[in-house]
Amino acid sequence: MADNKLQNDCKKKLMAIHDAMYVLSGKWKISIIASLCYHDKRRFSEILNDVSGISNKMLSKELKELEMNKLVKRTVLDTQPVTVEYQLTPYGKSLQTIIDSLTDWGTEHRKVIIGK
Amino acid sequence: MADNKLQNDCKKKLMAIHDAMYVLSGKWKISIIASLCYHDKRRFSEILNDVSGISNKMLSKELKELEMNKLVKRTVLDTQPVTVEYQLTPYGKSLQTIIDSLTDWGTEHRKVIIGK
DNA sequence: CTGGATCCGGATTGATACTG
DNA sequence: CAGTATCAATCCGGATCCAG
Repeated sequence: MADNKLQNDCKKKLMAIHDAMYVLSGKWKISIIASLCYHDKRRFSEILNDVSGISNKMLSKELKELEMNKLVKRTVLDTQPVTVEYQLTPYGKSLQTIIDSLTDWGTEHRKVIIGK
Repeated sequence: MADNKLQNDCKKKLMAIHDAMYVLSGKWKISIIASLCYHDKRRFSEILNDVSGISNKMLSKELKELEMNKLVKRTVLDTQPVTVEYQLTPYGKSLQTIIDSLTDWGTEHRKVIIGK
């Protein structure tokens, strides 16, 4: 019985991971969200600089997907030339914990790599 | 000055994210790690079941990469027929925090989706 | 039978050029 | 500046094949 309950917990957790990975799927999504996590408002070209290695095509595509999933809000400013601002929605901000733990791990991980 | 410091912090954090994403890159890696996080020892075919949607080809490939990055340990058991066990290394276990926060978020996220 | 490699077609991505 | 368009490279899924 207890075994069964434990197994069910595992399954539920793995399903939760699956759900989370669904919206976060895509090579760059987490990095994009991190950029917006640490900058509040960010323009297209700024994110392009933040996320090292990404191409404008992929940035455009993944931002669009994040917008569809209501994690990111896109605002066109009426300037000349046009500027566009991206920011996390409140819902998107709920990912902050994940980003923080990734940042912490990455910082440690870097030490390990460099230590070699 | 203070502005400069803040900017540097952001850059460092984004670099940390970049480093973390490097080892976690690949469509399935996080789900695989989650499976091993919640099961301690797990066989190839069991992980195949845990990670819904993955093909044996990709599982094989990504496990190999995780092994190369020292996150996962592979053990061949001398049984008939051969069975292979995978488990997280202590280093791999340091990802637990990340997996947990993803699980928590995924659980909430699921509620939001179903609520619609 | 289990763990995994191989081959192929279709989908995703990268590099670069181009547009409003 | 903020994206599209295009073509090449690469990655991925499915089926199949193979060794122990």
